[in-house]
Amino acid sequence: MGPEERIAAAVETRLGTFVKRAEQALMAEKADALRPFGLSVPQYAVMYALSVAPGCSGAQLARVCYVTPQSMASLLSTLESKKLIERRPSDVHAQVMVTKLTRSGHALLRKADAAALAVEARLSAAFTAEEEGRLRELLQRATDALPADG
Amino acid sequence: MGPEERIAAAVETRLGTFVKRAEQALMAEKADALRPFGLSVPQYAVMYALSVAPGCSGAQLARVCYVTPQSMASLLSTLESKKLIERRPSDVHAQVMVTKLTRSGHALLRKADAAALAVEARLSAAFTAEEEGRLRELLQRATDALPADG
DNA sequence: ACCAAGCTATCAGGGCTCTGATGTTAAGCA
DNA sequence: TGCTTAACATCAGAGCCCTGATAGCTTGGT
Repeated sequence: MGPEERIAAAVETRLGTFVKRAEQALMAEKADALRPFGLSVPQYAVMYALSVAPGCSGAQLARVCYVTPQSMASLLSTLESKKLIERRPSDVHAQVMVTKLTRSGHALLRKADAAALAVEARLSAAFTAEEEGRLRELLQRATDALPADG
Repeated sequence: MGPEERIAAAVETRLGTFVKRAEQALMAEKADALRPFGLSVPQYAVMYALSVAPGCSGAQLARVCYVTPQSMASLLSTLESKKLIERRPSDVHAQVMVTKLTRSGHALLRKADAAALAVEARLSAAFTAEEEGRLRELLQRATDALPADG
């Protein structure tokens, strides 16, 4: 057994390895699907969130996208420079920045979303409805079980 | 329903969301567990691979760690500057760099590994043996199903 | 012997994410 | 009213990862 096989065998004793590999494969596919539109996966995720709930603050977007406010600020800055989103101070809280998709942002998202959904469909196609439900439940349990503060 | 709940509901229709969240929770926990040792998760992964198969080339390590050779070069450079690994030209191929853990690298890995295994144990504890096997099988199927070149 | 393919390493550039720290504004309470 | 707490935004610094491109070495087929 060569060194690469030996490492693979050792690493596959860990359940976490399977989670990571599935996520990596998913990210790689989504990145490939979105590249033609000039969007990264995180950029697409933000735009999708904004399409569901326009006018969010950066902090709100950070929470729903599970990233830090700093990461979100970096994403929003990039998207703003591409003219895909617009930011302006909230009427209520002068220091809160309210964010919305631009017209071209909406148009791009519509096309990018189709590509992203195609990847999701490819993933779901690997499972029966019963299996997919089971997988969701198991992954949710993993997510809930992990945090140390629990 | 507030904007954050609305986005959460929309996003949870996607199976991929559950994969990503589980992976994010896992990475966060491992990062916290390894922080006291001054190691990032990718750094730990490389050192672990080297402990299983000393003398690997950068390209081999890149393959088993599922990153590009460029990413691996960056990791190895950091680890070398910390004196945790040693690199020297291969006897066989002058241009191939052979990598091994240093004495202090071995010592640090032994402690870090215990912390990483504790996280894995916490994850596994959320499942019965039968459930864990099922989860592995479903994740493997997802990983296999995704690549577009298939 | 030669040339093409493949593997190795590395440089350059850009994007994402995090920790840590700072300053501002809004809301709650004594 | 004034203080405290919390939430928001942002700067600074660092690590990881990717795509694209360059260059040396080795192997194998012609």
